[in-house]
Amino acid sequence: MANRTRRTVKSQDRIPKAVDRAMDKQLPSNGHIEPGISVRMGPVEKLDGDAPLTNGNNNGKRKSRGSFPNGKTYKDNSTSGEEDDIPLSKRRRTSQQTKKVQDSDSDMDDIPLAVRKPPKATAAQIGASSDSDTPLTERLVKEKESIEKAAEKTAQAIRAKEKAAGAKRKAKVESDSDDDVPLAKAKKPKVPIKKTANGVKKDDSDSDVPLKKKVTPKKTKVKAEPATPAKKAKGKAVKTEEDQAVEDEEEEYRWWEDPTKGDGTKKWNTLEHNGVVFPPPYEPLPKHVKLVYDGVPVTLHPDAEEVATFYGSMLHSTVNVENPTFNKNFFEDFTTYLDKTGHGKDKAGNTIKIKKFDKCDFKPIFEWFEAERAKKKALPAAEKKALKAEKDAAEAAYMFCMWDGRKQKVGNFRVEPPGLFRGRGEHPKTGRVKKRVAPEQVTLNIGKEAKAPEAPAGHRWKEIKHDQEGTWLAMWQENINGAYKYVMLAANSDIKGQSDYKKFEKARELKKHIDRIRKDYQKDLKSEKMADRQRATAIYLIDQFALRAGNEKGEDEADTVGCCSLKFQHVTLKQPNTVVFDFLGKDSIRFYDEVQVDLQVFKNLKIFKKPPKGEGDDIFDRLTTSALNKHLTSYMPGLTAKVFRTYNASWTMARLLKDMKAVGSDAEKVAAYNAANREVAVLCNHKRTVAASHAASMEKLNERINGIRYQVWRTKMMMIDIDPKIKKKKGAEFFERPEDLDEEWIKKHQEAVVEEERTKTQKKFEKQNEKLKADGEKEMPDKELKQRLQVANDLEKKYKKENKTGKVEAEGKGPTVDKLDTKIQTLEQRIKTMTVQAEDKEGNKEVALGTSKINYIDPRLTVVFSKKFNVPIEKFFSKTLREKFDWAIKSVDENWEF
DNA sequence: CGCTTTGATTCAGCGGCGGCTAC
DNA sequence: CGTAGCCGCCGCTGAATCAAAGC
Repeated sequence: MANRTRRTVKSQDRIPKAVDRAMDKQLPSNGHIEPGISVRMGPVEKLDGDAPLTNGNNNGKRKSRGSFPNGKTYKDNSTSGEEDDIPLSKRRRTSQQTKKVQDSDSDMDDIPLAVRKPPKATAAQIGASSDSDTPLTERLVKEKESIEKAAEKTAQAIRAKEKAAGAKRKAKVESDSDDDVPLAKAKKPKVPIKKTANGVKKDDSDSDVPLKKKVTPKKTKVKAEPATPAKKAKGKAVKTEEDQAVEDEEEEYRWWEDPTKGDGTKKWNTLEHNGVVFPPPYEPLPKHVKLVYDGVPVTLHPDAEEVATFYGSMLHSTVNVENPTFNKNFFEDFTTYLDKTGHGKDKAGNTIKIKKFDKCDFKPIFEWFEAERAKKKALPAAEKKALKAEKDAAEAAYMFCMWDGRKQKVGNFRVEPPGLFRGRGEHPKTGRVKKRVAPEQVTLNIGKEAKAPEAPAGHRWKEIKHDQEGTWLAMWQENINGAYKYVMLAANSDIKGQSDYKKFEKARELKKHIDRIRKDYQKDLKSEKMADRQRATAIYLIDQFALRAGNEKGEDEADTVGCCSLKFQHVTLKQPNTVVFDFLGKDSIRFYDEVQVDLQVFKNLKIFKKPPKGEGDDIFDRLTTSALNKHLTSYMPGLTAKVFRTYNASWTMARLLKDMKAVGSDAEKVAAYNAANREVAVLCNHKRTVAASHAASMEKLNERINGIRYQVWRTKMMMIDIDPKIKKKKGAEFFERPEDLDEEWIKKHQEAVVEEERTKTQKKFEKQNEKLKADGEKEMPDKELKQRLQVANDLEKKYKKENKTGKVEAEGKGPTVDKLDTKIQTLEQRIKTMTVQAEDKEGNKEVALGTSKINYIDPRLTVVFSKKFNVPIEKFFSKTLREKFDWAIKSVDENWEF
């Protein structure tokens, strides 16, 4: 399906008045308009840009996912100030609301930096970091919790930094009106590094080369220039350590607010760590386990055998093993290993040439791995524990590093093990062999004064760097895509926390500019200049629907898109103003949404899709992500498309939490919070594949509910058994059996209940006998079992009788109508709880809440909610999340606002 | 390049349940 | 004999880990 052909149909530079007018009349011949007009849509009168942001979903159920493209609508109805009466779930953002929030927040946006106290190092800490004689390992192990670190610099560094960033951006070529940059200027990189769209447009006549696909050879320029001013700034403001020691005692070091950290220039002064952990070396298969080729077991060189095990150990993974690309890529790579190491030998020592994938039988290898897996699983708990302890001890030295004298957790200190590359979606390279990484490929980044860890015996590192502008500890290049892999600190480290803080502060900063930005793009939606109009339209989509920027992608990557890279076929237009998005986004996750947009946006999209454009052509052929981001940066330093996602997500969450009423139990408050979380996740299109077990577990849950409903009915019947007059008193309706619980269902249900009772009895009997046997006592006779099974039999009989007579004998001792009434209440309550649970589960089956919680929702919102509603933060943040968001938990009171 | 964002996979711990024991 | 309380097992959920993909 993937249409990878890049065509060069390009929009005209200017939009002729005639075209504009024609579009106003909505000539059906243009731009792939679907005729179907939704009946529920009223006339749209407004063009003021306050289309809803969030999903006005009904009851939290999103029906528009997958193949049910309906239910989710973005009706552009009124924005009268009556929003307070609209139920939460139906609320949409309006520009008024935005404004309100902004105004009320304006006085609390930022504490002046000057007011904040810079941290200082304590004497103890100074001692620690300068103590380079003690081995790091030893110190790390003893190290309790080191204190604040030395801080330098000031807001100047930031400003210098931002200037630098500005210079970098300037380096990009882009002028919206410039169609004629000579092709020659667009140099191709020698190495296939990541492409950077630079906005150079190609000639109209050249229809084989994609419009946006130029790469700027900018590397050197970008790095060298900006570094200078930044460096200067940082050099001058270093505090003395004494100063710091003094201040430290006064108040806790609010490291996340320290502008010197994580701001682009020097990230650390001293850095000590122990390097990385390599995966264990390959252990050849035992002699009796071999790849079978054409019926013959073959002995492979260990290197080739290892590759064979990569495949052999994943035979259960049908998504891979049944994917032709995967198999083709794997076998191609496997063959090169075989060619290099010599092909296999049979028992007699004859060479067996492995030529056909279809003749390879990896089953024996698979089974061996399965057996090993099972063996490991069956290990006694104590042994498992010992094994784990051993591993932990071996890795302890790598788990932490010393960063400016503070002990910090390292994130991914394990070098990625070799295997088969999977990739996501239809990745062209799926199945390729991901090679084992040797120390010779690994570059370390570490303090100059620190003692670099030794490479494993017999090896050396590729390089030892002292790059204080990098936050990584180690790095290597991976062989599939040539991407760089970095070892960095864990999410709860100072450096990550600070960068997190800055991210959300940046999003909050956007509040101050959003009105102007929206006003501008509303205006530019009508610009005569095609480039401007496309840009405005793109920003509209990013702002309203939380699309990603959408960089161009290469032929050797999965074919996914974002806003700027949307293609003709990804957007369908339905009169008068409905837009249907259907494309694969990041990670090949489907983005499907049917929305209503401003008429001008609708019209623009129509123009952008105008013939001769067709399948495969860019909708935004005059726009690149860099041009877009460059434009955004002019509003606010550091503003890019991505910031809108953070802003919109947090803003949405803030609005939902703000309007929430503090009622009910903790559980109810948590449920309400989760519902808001879910709305944000839906906004960001964070999906997960429905678990294989979902349908079954749903079925089970529903059956349990029905079982209880059946009990309710039976209990009602018991009332009649006790007091026949009750039927009149309560009305016949009360005693009617729910329709869906028909006779067929009841029969089945009864059988299942009886059967369950039987197996339970049987199991218990067997277990007891086993025990008796083990104790050397006499086992119980089968007669005993029979007797016990009588309970089940009686139950069966009772049901039969009930079915026949239509009556239910009252159960329990001394049953009364009152007692039964109470029982029904209890049962009804359980049904209610379970029904909510079931709905929740169903609604959540394809929504991933975690991603937005971890990356998009300002954690301070959660902290405020927790404080305001008096629900422990533990109910919202797991231990790791609490650590990651330590800065947020410590920094706000319940009056803080996003 | 270097960092954040992302969903899948793997792992661990929690809660429910039945059984057993002590009273 | 009935019952409260504790223990161990099991299934499941949520947390941690992992590595790819995006900007």
